Amino acid sequence: MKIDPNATSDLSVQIATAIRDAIISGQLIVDERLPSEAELSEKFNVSRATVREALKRLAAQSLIRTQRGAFGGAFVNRLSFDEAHGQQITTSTLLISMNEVSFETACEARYTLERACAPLAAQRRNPDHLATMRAEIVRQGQPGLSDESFCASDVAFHRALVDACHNPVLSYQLAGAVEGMQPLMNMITFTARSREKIIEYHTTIADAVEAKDAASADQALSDLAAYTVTLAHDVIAAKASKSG
Amino acid sequence: MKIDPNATSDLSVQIATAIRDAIISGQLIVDERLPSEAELSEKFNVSRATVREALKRLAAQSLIRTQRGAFGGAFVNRLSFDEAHGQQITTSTLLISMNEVSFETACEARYTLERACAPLAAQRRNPDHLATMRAEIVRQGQPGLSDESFCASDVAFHRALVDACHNPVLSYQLAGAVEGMQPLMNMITFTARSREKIIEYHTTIADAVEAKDAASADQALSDLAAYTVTLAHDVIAAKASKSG
DNA sequence: TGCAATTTAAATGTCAGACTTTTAAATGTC
DNA sequence: GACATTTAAAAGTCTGACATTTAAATTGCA
Repeated sequence: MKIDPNATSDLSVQIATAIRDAIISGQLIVDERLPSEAELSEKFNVSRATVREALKRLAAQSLIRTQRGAFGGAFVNRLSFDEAHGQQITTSTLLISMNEVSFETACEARYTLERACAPLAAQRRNPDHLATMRAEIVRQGQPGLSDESFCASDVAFHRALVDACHNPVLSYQLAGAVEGMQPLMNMITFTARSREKIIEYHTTIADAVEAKDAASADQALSDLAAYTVTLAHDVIAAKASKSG
Repeated sequence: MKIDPNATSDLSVQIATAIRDAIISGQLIVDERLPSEAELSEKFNVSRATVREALKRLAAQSLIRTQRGAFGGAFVNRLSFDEAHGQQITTSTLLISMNEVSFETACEARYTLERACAPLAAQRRNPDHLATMRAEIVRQGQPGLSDESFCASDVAFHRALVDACHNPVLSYQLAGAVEGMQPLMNMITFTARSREKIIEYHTTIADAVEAKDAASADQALSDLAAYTVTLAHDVIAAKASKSG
């Protein structure tokens, strides 16, 4: 783990890269303690401040965690599914919000991937997931529910559907597609009529999953996707006519 | 954008969080310049070193970029698809390598998602993507190709398939599923016989996509998934009998 | 002896101030 | 007007000190 004296990038970047590579390649294993900041600064021939900046970079990516006090230090962090899930959502959300992605494109990606889960979910769903889906459907029907809460419940419903596949890697991958869409969805004001229709689709999906009927679940998801795009169009058109 | 004096976490974390929230909520827009480090340290009442650690955390997540020199500073970064793509692959790779994910689970997630792309790819593929797929198939047949190169070509083939959907969000989402698998795949030693079979599947997929035959593409992907799992089983069994 | 309180040492977290390097604008020169 | 030089602002780095946290080691007491 050495740094290149001829490299062009900043020292703290080089050091972070060197340590990151050591972690990814397996030279440093999970829960192993890195040398102390003082030792690292001596090893790389830089000041402690520079080492610290490098370590903060790695900490921001959940590659290491630090602990204060005696016998503390920086440890290689086991990236948990939860952490990865969270990072995935943040990145997807930012990507979509910063890149003028059309609602159709985002929606297509989301439902394309979600529909792929339908067969596995129908096959493997257990009572817990079904109960969660039903509970969220009930919540979505409550009068006086804010649009934000409706969207949050929508996300919870779809997350339960994905989790029903019992494949943590799949759940993680879908997080970005499903939950990263939430800010876009939050821009839509849902009328009573549209909520009713969405709840109908959700019910069809839950019924299909419960009956282990993958084809019906897929169809309902497909219909829901189409309906969501229509809704978004209407909202955008309404806003345009208002401002224009 | 203030920090809580009663908060428990470290100052640099609090400052990073405050700035991150401002970016995510839209208070700071893309390409906007943040105050200089000196100004931030005054504003938050901390030293410049602490501000720098906070900024390095944000830079590690590609939320900001920094530029030296006069009129330089920290700028809100537009998260590009390429950057997000890279982060996604790194995170997926680490997640899989650190969590004892079984080959089957990872493979299932990958092919489940990839199969979802087949219909769109078949419908929208253009000559460029077909050419890339064909070229990678040719490369995969070259004698003397290392296992690593074979795997890299495999990834390139599948990436072309995904990109054929012409949905950047989908391409980004699939990056983790497809390319994050590479280290696992690299552990497999491909015999001449197995390469031949994989190339057959790839050819079937390319033919189906070219013929806009989504069902055949889906079937071939499904077969390829099953075959890949079989191969992995054999390799693992061979290793076990060797060491046991 | 056994347990509780205290001390201690090692590590990260923070600060202050100086110096270095980079960069683009401003200025000067031909 | 084109090119060279100066300059100032900002990030990058270094040094050394002090604050805080934490777990182990030690001490004190029953």
